[in-house]
Amino acid sequence: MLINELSKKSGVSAHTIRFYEKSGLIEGKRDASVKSNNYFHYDETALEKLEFIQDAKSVGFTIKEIADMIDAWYGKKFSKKEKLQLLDAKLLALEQKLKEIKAMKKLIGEFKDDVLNNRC
Amino acid sequence: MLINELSKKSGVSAHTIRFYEKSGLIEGKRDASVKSNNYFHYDETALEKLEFIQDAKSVGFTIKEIADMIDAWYGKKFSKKEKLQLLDAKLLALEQKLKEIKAMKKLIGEFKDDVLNNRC
DNA sequence: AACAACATTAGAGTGTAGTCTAAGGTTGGT
DNA sequence: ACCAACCTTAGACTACACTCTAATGTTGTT
Repeated sequence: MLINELSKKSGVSAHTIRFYEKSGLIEGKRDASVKSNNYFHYDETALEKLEFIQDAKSVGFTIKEIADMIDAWYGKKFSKKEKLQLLDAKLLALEQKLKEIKAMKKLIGEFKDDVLNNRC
Repeated sequence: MLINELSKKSGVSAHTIRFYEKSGLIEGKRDASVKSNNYFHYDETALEKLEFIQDAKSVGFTIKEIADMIDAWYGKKFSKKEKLQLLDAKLLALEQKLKEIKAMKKLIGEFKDDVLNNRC
């Protein structure tokens, strides 16, 4: 599919898709068989990646981190051992985030108590 | 205490403390009794706020959101009802983040399986 | 009085992650 | 052939959250 279709399917603007392409997150192919233009073609993998990118961004991963995770999944840049190390590190980071969020929930709950009891 | 002491106690640079002050997150007092200079004096509340800011930033809240939460706790900008509404909204946002992070953990776990079983 | 070590401000610069514009090339329908 | 509706690039612009610089003032010790 071309960039506009990918944009519609993913909910990510064409501008941003191009930005992700330049950043190495996704990769379109220029199909020599269709030839004569230099339009990028994207497959289902690109769509999967865009969906992953949106989820990963919303939990706070940076573009660089997301690029590494995508490489750990689809890429040949890392060895099997490196891939597992990277993914384990991300799992650990998420575990940490989970703890921080739970602590913050507790804290805001205490704020609420203070407000309810006019202690502030 | 002066800004340098606050910086050391909080682990936040003096530059960043000033940035937070301009952004309305914390507030120093210019003590007319000590007079003749215009140094800002900070109390324990400022330190508490800086600690809260660091925690809140790490769970992904923006400066603006943090400023509102601080106002909901310390400030007089909001009514009691507004304060509770704001804090409840933040609790909801955290609940949502928890779900997203759990889903992301699951997804990365699946990535790992794929890598372990050479399915990628 | 001189010096280091603090303090202040305005404003410039940085990195991240987009977001947009301009100038052009391609495709498909009439 | 023409037009709308696509596609491409380089590069400018934006918002956020710092981070730093320069110029200047204050305080405390020798």
